[in-house]
Amino acid sequence: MPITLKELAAQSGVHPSTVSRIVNDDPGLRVSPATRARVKRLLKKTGYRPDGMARGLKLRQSFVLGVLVPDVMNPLFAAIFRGVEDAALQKGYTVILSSTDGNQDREREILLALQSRMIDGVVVASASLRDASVRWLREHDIPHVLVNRYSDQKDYFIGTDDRLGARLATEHLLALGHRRIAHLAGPKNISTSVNRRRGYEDALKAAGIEPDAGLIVETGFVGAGVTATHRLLERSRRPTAVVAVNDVAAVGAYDAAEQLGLRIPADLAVTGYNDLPLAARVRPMLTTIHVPAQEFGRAAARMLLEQMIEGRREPKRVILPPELIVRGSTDPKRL
Amino acid sequence: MPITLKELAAQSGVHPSTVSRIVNDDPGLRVSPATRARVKRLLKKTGYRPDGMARGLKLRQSFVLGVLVPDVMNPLFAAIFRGVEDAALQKGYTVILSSTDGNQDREREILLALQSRMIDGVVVASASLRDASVRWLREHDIPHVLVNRYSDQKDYFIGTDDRLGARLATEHLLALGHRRIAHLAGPKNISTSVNRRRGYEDALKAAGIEPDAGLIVETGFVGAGVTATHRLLERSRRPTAVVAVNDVAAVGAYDAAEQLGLRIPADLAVTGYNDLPLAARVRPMLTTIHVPAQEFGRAAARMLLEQMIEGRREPKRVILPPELIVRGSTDPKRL
DNA sequence: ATCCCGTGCGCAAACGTTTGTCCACTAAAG
DNA sequence: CTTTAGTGGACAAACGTTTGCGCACGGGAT
Repeated sequence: MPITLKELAAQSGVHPSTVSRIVNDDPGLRVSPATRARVKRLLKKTGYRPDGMARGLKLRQSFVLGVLVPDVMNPLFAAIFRGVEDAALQKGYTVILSSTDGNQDREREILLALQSRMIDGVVVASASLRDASVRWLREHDIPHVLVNRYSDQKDYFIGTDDRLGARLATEHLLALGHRRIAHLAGPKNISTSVNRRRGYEDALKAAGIEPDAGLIVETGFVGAGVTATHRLLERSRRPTAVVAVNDVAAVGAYDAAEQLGLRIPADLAVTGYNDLPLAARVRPMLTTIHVPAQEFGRAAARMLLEQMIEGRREPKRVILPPELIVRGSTDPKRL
Repeated sequence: MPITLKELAAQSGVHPSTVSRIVNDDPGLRVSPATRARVKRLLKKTGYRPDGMARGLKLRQSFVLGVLVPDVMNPLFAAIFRGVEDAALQKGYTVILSSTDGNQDREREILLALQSRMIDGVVVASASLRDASVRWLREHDIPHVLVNRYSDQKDYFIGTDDRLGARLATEHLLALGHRRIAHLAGPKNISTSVNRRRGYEDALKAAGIEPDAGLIVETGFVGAGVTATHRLLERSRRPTAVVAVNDVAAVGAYDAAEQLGLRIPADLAVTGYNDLPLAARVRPMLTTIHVPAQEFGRAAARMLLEQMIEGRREPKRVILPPELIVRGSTDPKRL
């Protein structure tokens, strides 16, 4: 039972509309300094805060943003969310977080709920290629920014150059003398995994090595990648190195190597992607590509807010250069 | 520009109130089957969803829950949130997530924002002892459930028996023959850390060992615990085992041991608490107490919803028994 | 004394729902 | 042929804001 504008008006002897204008510092309001001071004093005393529902109904906005992630329990997405939250809080927005689990039905349900709650904008970290939800956001003119993964080139986006990142990792392995380099690939309907696969192939071709389809094996994005690695390591001429689509798959490779009695990096070198805190916790520490996830979240929120005030225009796409972090999983000297 | 009740009424030739009653399946409504069918058909066709703001304004509830955590980037809290989210989504609620960072000011700001947004209830995973925010929630009669940590005994709560959990871990070390057992303690204003410290002391006393204040050193809860462990290991007669207040502190101990050239568990045995995914990723794997974080979140959401419909009553407190997971960080046979 | 203008604020509608009440009509009962 | 009881829905107020407009009052200029 918080206090309302009407009660404040009664207590200070002015009309509710006047209180409203004072609360919102309406520049078009002419009011005597005395009245203004009296009302302001009452505002402090009562700790009045406008009712968000009523305000939202009238203004047609909620000051709430939505964030869509595949799963918050993945540290990458937790960090992205955290970035969004920080930037949003600063601007007076709060944030609804929803895990889609890659489930289309769940995703639709979430979007409808967000829409009926008059979300002001959405940060999407769960986009797949030609994503139906993203299309839906476009069709309904709901401001949105894609992070890390994109759907096509038509939306606001922030991410790193995945193709280049995977290429850097692969070139690093080539420079260490590896020739049979495998790839733990991600799903084909996600921009990051197709780009990283391309980068891997780019590097091989540039070194005069024809990519061997037998050395590329697909793993669930979040799946441990351990069975996938097993398949890889059981072939006759097994690879000496593996470029994993992300850190989680890479530690899956660690497990497989452990089970087969292979030493990292001596028998098998491994690279990951994302540079999760996990990457520095495993032994040997994981060579990986750094992705500034929290900064992505912050930037995405800023782009979203910017888009909301400026209105629709040419979608802005921010692509950051990737950074290779060399650790012991590839370089024996860093053990 | 979603469709409104008024437009639907115009299109189907009835009054808005009638459409509203049909949408909500008002049992007190008498309407001809023909009219009902006609309106329902229109509802399907247009995909009508009531405006959350207007609905919230009238009904004085938002169908939004809040979750307060210290930091989502900590996997424990990500899992708790995920549980809340799942249970809430099932019941048609969406969830606002806020990281408090242990910052009182930020926390107040968040609570005020939540209040003005007419949150229906709050799950608090960030409670400290005698927590001001929790008191605030009580004073404002906002339904809330505390998870994992509590403020005092006056709120709905779900958690494990931390005292018993720490006692189990310590007894496990005693059974392995350890006599000089140290404790990496958490902050004194958090229920989990004071209870775990008590459990540690309980076990020692029961074994006839007087707890040595010199073997108890405090670490930031999220702080790596590496410097704290250093202090511990630099004493003349150093401990042979350490009971850490949580898994993160425990891996801090791993780092310290590594830097000093000590082997785990031969030179130093380590136990953690929480059983984060991390615990099974480090080498050797970490002996720890399992905390079903996601299940906590689900249960908390259910308790919250239950409380919201039943109204205030005697606060319910659910305390689960802890479960010790023995791994290689204490037991050489499990290496 | 009248006109004009500036100051200081009040009035009322509107946002999209929900819900208590009331009314018109029809058919059966007296 | 009038009353009664039920059926099928309409009416309007209310939730707490925001905002375009208008009005009364007072003082200076004419």
